[in-house]
Formats: sequence, structure tokens, C-alpha cells
Amino acid sequence: MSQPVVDRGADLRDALGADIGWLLGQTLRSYMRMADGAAQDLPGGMRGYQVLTAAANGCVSTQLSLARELGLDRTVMTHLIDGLEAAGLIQRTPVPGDRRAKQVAVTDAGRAEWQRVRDLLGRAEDHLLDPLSPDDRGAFRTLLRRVAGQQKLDVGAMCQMASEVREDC
Amino acid sequence: MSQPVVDRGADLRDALGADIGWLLGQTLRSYMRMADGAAQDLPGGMRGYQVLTAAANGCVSTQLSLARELGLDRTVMTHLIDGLEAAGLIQRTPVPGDRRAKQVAVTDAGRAEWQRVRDLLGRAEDHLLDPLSPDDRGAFRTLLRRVAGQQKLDVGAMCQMASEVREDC
DNA sequence: TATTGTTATACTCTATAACTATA
DNA sequence: TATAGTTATAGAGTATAACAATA
Repeated sequence: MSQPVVDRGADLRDALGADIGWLLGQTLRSYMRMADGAAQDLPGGMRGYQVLTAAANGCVSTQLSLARELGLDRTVMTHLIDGLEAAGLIQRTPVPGDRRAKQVAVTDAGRAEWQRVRDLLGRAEDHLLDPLSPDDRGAFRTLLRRVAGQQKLDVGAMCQMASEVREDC
Repeated sequence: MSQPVVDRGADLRDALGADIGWLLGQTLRSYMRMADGAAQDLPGGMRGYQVLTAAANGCVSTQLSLARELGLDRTVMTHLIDGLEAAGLIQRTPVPGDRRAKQVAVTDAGRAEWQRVRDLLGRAEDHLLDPLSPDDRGAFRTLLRRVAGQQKLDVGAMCQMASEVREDC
């Protein structure tokens, strides 16, 4: 009780800067402002880009495993893939051996588009990390990857599942 | 053209781990899952908490400057403050000298509630940063603060404005 | 004429449930 | 009975416009 009222004179910048939720939110918002421009021509925007990333770089997979991979609902995945397929960027093909499931594969156009957007996003990232030195950028990326990595991807299970379908994994 | 098709054999984890937007999104989502529990009793949830943070730690301010500070629309701010005021956590008082504006001040109950939620969020943050060593946690916080800090707060302008109203700033 | 706060409206995103066709 | 995909619907979150009171 002999102390002054807690934080009465503290600066707002310090208070918000101590809130990691606020820092992450502001950082993501700042990045999204730039990224939305890069992905605006892509059906589904940034989420469409993530689907394209997973389809282009992971093992060939079904809609459901893709949804689980990206932490999306399967109803959302349906709409995203509708848009990407209508734009000719990915293709739905039946899974031999399970006629319920559909295999999702990137087309050549989809791969090219993915690379185009990826390069634009790279510039957005450069701009975001501008206040850091090259060394610090690497450190930040490494630390962020470790923090984000704790809710693990379970990519192994996905590849195993997909390998039942194709062997080029 | 003599190169193999780009990224054909790359792992999905690597592809997503190279996407800073995805990393930030996953990290924020992971944090929010824990934080929502901490702020669930607070009107407005996490955004309500941020309003409370700004009101408790910054200079006394109007709704509009608070909204600008937090990057919210002023219509959203109205609803958030409606909830917080109904819960007795903050108080709207007229600004002497400008009868259009309303001053937002934290009540004693609001300050106590802010501290309670802040402590819970601290635990969520500890859990989020669990995969890092103590040194790395500090480094991550510092780097993130610098990255987030680039869209600057303009706290100075806010304090100046508020000091026209009160002098305890 | 511009600003503060409020209200109403619409649009996006997300979550849920129901339905089909397969297994 | 359970699973993959689709569709429809409702909810939250956000953005926009219009309004009243005041500067």
C-alpha cells in the first residue's frame, strides 16, 4: 500500500509493447495490408495462397488432409478449392481406391501463379522486417519458426496417407 | 530450364515455415486459443482488454483517440465501451471544453479486472514461448517489438491532446 | 463546413448442421 | 456406422453510410 498506484505513470507504448498478443496482432495486420495487395488476384486471397502453397509443395493430398494441415474447416476448403479450380490453378481428380475422396493437384498455371505471388509476398516480408538488421532478420525468423512450430504440423501422417495414393512423395 | 521443377521435392513444413505470414498467423491463433479463455469474462474479449489496457495505462483520452490508438473504427469503439461501461469497468465523462467528446476513464474495478486478465495472459504468453530458452524469449520479445513498432503509435499526439483536458498525464 | 459519437446496414469470415455418396 | 465432400444457414467481426449534436 505504500507503493504508488500501479502503472499510473506508465506509458501506453510500454503497456501495449509488453502485450505479446497486441504485438503479434499489429505485426500480422501490418503484413496483411501489404500481402492483401499481392494476393488480391488470387481466389480466396491469402488463404487461397496457403492452399496453393500446400498443394504445390507438399505431397499430393485430399481436400480433408489439406484442410487439417492448414487448420481450416473442410467446408471452407470446398469454397477455396472451388475458386482456385475455376481459375485453373488446381485440379480435382478422383482418388483411385476411394471414390469419396478427391485428390488436389496444382496445375502448371497454378505453380507459376504460386511463384508469382510468393515473390510479391517476399517483398512484403522484406518491408516488414525492414527495421531489423540482416542478422536480426534471420534470428527473428528462426525464433518465430520455433514458437509457431509448437502446434506441430503432423506432416508425416499426411504424407503417409497421400503415399497410399501416389508414390512420388 | 535445365533445373528440375522448382520445389517439387520440398517439404510442406519448409514451405509454410518460410512464409512469415503463415508463421505469424499460426502463432497468433495459438496464443488466441489460450487468451480467449483468459478474456472470456471481459466484455469485448481481447479487444475489450486492449481498450482497458489503453485506458488504464495511457493518458486519459477520448473515444476517438483511443480508437485511433488501437487501430479500431470509432463505431466499434462505441460498442466496446458500451459493454465495458455496463460492466462498471470504465466510465464515460464529458470533456470540459468540448461537449461533443467523451472522456474515457478506468474505474477501480476496471483497473483490478485489467490486472487480473493481464496476469492470466502472462501465463498464456509463458506457454506460447515455452519452446524458447529464457534468453531467446527476451530476444524474441525485443525483435517482435521492433518489427511491430514500425507502424508507430503516435502516443505523443494523444498525450498532448489529453493534456488539454487533464494535467495528471 | 468539419468533428464526435451513435445507430443502422451490409458484407466477410467462420461455425454448425444436414445431406449425398461412398466405405 | 463412419468418412469425404457439398450445401445451406446462422453467428461474429468488420466496414460503410447516415444521423444528431457540437465546434
